[in-house]
Amino acid sequence: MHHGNRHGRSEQARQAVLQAVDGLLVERGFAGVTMEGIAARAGVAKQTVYRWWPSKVDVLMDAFIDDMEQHLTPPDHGDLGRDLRAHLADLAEFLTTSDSGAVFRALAGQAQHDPAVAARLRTDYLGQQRARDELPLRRATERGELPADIDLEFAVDQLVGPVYYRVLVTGGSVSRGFTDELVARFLAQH
Amino acid sequence: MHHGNRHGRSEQARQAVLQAVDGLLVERGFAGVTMEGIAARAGVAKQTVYRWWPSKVDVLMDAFIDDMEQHLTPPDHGDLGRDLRAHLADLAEFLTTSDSGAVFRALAGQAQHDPAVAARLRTDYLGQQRARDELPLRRATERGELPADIDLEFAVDQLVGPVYYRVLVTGGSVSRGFTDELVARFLAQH
Amino acid sequence: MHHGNRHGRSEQARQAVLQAVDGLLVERGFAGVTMEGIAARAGVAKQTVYRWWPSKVDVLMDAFIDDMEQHLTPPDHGDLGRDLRAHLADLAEFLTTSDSGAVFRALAGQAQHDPAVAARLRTDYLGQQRARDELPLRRATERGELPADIDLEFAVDQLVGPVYYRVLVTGGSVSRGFTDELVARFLAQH
Amino acid sequence: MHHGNRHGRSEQARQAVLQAVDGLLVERGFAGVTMEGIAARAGVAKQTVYRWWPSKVDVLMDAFIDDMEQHLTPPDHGDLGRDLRAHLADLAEFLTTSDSGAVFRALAGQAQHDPAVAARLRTDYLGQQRARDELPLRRATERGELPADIDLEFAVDQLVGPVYYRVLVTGGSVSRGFTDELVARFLAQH
DNA sequence: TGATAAACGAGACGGTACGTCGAGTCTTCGT
DNA sequence: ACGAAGACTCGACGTACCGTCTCGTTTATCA
Repeated sequence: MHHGNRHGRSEQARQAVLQAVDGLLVERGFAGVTMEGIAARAGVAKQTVYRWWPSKVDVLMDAFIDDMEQHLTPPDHGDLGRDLRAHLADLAEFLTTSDSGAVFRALAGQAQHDPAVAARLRTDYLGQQRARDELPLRRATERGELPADIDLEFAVDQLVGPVYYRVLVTGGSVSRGFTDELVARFLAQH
Repeated sequence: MHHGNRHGRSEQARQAVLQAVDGLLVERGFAGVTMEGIAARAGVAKQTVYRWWPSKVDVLMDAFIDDMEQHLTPPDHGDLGRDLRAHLADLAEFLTTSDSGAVFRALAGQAQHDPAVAARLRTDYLGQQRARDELPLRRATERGELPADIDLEFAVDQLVGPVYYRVLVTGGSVSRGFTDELVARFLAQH
Repeated sequence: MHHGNRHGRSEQARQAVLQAVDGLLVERGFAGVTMEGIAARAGVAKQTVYRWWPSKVDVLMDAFIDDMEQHLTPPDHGDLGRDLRAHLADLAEFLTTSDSGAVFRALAGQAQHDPAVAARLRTDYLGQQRARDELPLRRATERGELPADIDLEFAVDQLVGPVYYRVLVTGGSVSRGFTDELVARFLAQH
Repeated sequence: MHHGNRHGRSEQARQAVLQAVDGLLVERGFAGVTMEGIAARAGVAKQTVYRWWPSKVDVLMDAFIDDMEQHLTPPDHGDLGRDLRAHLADLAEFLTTSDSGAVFRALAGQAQHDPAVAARLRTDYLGQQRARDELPLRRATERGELPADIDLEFAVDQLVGPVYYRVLVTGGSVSRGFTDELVARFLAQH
């Protein structure tokens, strides 16, 4: 067992904390996640948690970012329709089904209450995510499938907006049919 | 001065509580809203708040529902494009600018943490709201501007989804240009 | 069922309240007696209790006084020693064993915290009780068994003081041997 | 400033709490002593009070025990009568006049409602106190002033019982004349 | 023989204190 | 130097009773 060292933080403690927060969120929900509980479950002193993370949201954010590394790189089939359909389906599955998606929804929820969380979520997640969202469109413009002057921001909002809306607001299912239809309508505009 | 009676609750207390919660949310944010604070600001005993509302979210919900009564009835100009543009602009203003919109965002945030809030939000707000969202489309089908077999659910998601997405996720501005473009793209599909 | 009348209170309600308070004291102790609980157990409105008794102590006091009516009249055998022994034994049994004794101990306890209770206890209980305590001595002076100028106050304190002391302070048993010895020592002084 | 450490509690906090409870009892009476009030007056968090004392009675008990350390050691004049008169006078003054006496009366009152308080009062106060009460008698038997087989328990009850009785029950004054007479009557028996 | 006023049940009200939980800070000791 | 442990202040939680009040109902008395 590791108990302190003179050179930098304990990676062991960091991992334990991040795992603990994931577990707590899944088992007890956002309200059930407390700094006290995280420390206890991680077998770590409360102060150790506070030393590296200012709040439980920051712990969740780190856990989320860690988990996101390997996610959601959209495929490249050389065909805009096919790429978009696959990407939106992936996105829907991520948001509704995966553990990381649950963490994201929790963070998005908290972002409504706390502008700092909102800001952090945008810099650390949305930036990369929108880059991934734009990728199929960008490749299509390069291939000439889309006009070069297309407004990528607007196009992405049109495509993913309804998906997030269903997930975060209506709670409706986000079926493959739904995402495919979104793509079809989008393609019909150009 | 009224202080309780056999036949039900004090309307005075109810109003004071709902006003207090609105004020607190706007001035101090969601975390700054506490049952204790609501009672204090309303000049009401804590027990009186607990007697009628199980949690601060329920107080917010009631305040929100109360405020929503007079809102967001979409206009009828006899023209689909004009109606939709006006309605989306109204919606954007409600979500981003109004006090009620702030309450809605807080509730939508909390809905991510608590399924009961999500359910309540859907039954008490989304139902009516989507009825309002559909109204211009429904009138257009009656006028023959839109095909009779149009999928209203899908159409509404397409139209309002990107608006909610910007408000709740990206934090981007929801300008008149943005909503107008959404309407233009939608009309181009039919 | 009785529900109020123009002139005078409901005897039914009074009885129910006094019984309720006795029951609560025995079952749940002094702290378990509350105005709320008395009303509930008596099947009576809280206001009805407050209308007739200012506090739970007053209810207890009334219940106690009611119960005391038929108690502790010292016997008259025409012999000081015999009378005193019997009276002290009765007193000891009352204080340690009877339900009324439990109420008395509770009231005596509360009297330490509240001068008003102390005053009420003295006027409503101690007055009569000390008259009863003095009775054997008074009769003995009339018979010439005791000098006419004896200080009755002091004599009573000497006799009953140690009994109350054991009951209220040390918690020691108050056996027949103990009370008999008190009498013997007292008689030895004269 | 000290704020918690691994090895035990803050002595500063302990002292502040004990002083606060003494002050509150004297100024506002037993009912005016609350855990909330103790914490506030001591400038200490409520949780800190609860961490070390389960109830206000326990705080009072500790304060009382602390204060009792330096009290009531009976004098030794080598003469039973003189020793007893002095000791009973001291006892009377302690019970009726001193701040500690007020705390004792409050605890004795509470002991009537709560057996645990009664038990604690006996072990922590009565044990030592009766040892002090017996001391003059014990010395007298050694000197031969009293028979060696005297029942000390009984003798102490006879001597102090009437004093406690007046203090706790009748509320009568406990004058020097009264205590002297008690001693005189006691000596007359032997 | 009503009307009417007191006492009743019910229970909401503004309060105070309860005892608990978690937040975030600080100090000590062990590794 | 860092981590474990845990005491500290602080603020909110949700509950129990307090004592006051208003409401609508019941019932003995008196006009």
